[in-house]
Amino acid sequence: MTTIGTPQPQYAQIAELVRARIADGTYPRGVPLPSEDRLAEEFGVSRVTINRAIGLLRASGDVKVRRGVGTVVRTLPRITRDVTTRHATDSRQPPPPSRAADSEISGMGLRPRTDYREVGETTPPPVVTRILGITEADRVLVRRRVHYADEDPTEMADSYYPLPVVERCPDLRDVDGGCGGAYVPLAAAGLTPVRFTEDVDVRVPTEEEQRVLDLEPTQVVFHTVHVAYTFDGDPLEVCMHVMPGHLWTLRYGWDDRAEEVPEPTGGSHHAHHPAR
Amino acid sequence: MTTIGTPQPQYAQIAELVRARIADGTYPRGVPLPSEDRLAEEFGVSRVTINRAIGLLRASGDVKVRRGVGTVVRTLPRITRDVTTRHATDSRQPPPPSRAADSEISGMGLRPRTDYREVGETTPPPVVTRILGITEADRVLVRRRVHYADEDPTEMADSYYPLPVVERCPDLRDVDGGCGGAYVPLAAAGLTPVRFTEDVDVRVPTEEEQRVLDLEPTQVVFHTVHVAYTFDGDPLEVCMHVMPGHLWTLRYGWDDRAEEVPEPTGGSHHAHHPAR
DNA sequence: CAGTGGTCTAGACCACCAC
DNA sequence: TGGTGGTCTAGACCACTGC
Repeated sequence: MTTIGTPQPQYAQIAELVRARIADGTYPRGVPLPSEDRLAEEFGVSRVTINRAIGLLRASGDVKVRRGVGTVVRTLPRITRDVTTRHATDSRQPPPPSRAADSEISGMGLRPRTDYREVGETTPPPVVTRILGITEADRVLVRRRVHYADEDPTEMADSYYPLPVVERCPDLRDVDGGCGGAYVPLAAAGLTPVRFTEDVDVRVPTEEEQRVLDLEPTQVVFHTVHVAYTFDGDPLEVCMHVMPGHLWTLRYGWDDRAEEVPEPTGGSHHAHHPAR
Repeated sequence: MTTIGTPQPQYAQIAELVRARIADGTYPRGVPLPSEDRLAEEFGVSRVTINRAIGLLRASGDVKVRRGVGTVVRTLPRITRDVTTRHATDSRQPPPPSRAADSEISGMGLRPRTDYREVGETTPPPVVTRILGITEADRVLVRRRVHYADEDPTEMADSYYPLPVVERCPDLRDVDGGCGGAYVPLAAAGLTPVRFTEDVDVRVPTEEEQRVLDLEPTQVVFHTVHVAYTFDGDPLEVCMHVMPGHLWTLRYGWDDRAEEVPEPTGGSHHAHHPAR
């Protein structure tokens, strides 16, 4: 890496070096790094410089500081959140993204878990109000939950439903009812979502998100706004997700062939998902 | 701001305060903030503390430092990159994401521009090799470009095409040919892409990306890997995008209604997502 | 040249944790 | 109690910009 003309500051070089040591196993996952004093001595710099280098690794999610204990290397690998439409998979109905991730988490030997923080009526945030086409004073049903892999929080998800929808699908008020798979009771109530949009942003976490997701102010989160519409174009659900950026890969897949070929009856296509 | 039980450090509080002043117009866009010395005096802290606070604002893209001049408030608002499938729009063919963004940039009164950095044969990175199902030694056509809004870089995009594809569509070798809209010549050559996948990550930029996209080490980028497949499931193109995270909103939209018609009954959803 | 931010240091005090 | 990281300071030197 002959960085001509771009002399990197010491803290950046040290961060890169430590990152390499993590990659090659010199600093194994789940184990604390040498203390900042020790590293300062090794590299012949002040502790402040080491602290700044570690700050970069914390921001990128490579390490996590445990107060009074040390700075340990992160263990969780990236999880894939698959939002492949059924056109691209030939399955009947794609599972909601969270559920797809659940099976991946299980596959990693971890236990996916969902905590419900709140299920009840509320006045939604402005974004939701706008999408649902309601007024500021209108109330909606909210289902707020947090997902975990073992004990590590992986995601916050808040779903909002207009009250007319809830009236036709009272199961939504049950804590056990939807569980992320709210599309099943909705479809059973004749409210099948058929069109979806999803906006993805990346931003710094709020204080609440830092607390709930165990993040630092310098780490970033994916923020998605997922909207499900009925055949008639009415919004059924607005779901906002907040996910630590270093934990996830968002996978989208779609298929524009449907209007070009006759419906495959019975026999399925050999269109398998591409290898990764 | 009654942050009970969570005393924020001074630099975080100052960052929040400055962010609020940007939002309310006290510090207008495009104008330098007061110097760090001045801010240190105003808040009664050392310059290092101010520097750290500003560091947070730089990481989130709220301000941008110009050497020797000062720290100016960012002017560019977020751009939406719309990847809505035609099922959701009923248009004949969705424009490629970059083109959709171009019109939005124009709408903001800015001039979209594309620089071609490289068009030619190369040995692709491992990710591309794997997706294309070729060997490490195989060569492909690469089209590397950088997009701008006026003079601000907004995106790096590298497209890779297998040589057999290029043989059937020689226009791809022309610098003017594809211009992000490579699907047109491909379709003309009988290579219509019909299925797509896109993986979205967020990560810190490489040194090259920092240089090209005018980013700092603490800012994050969206990294997407976009793959286009033919009807037969053969990969036509792998396109990797790198976008400053603070500049973009990625919008996905799709429509699952097409297969809904022949099966209106709410019968059991047996078929599940295919294993990966 | 003066003003800007970039970086680094030595030293200090604090909160937290394990023993 | 000793080790860990969190934060802050005063002071210093540097590179870059614009006058």
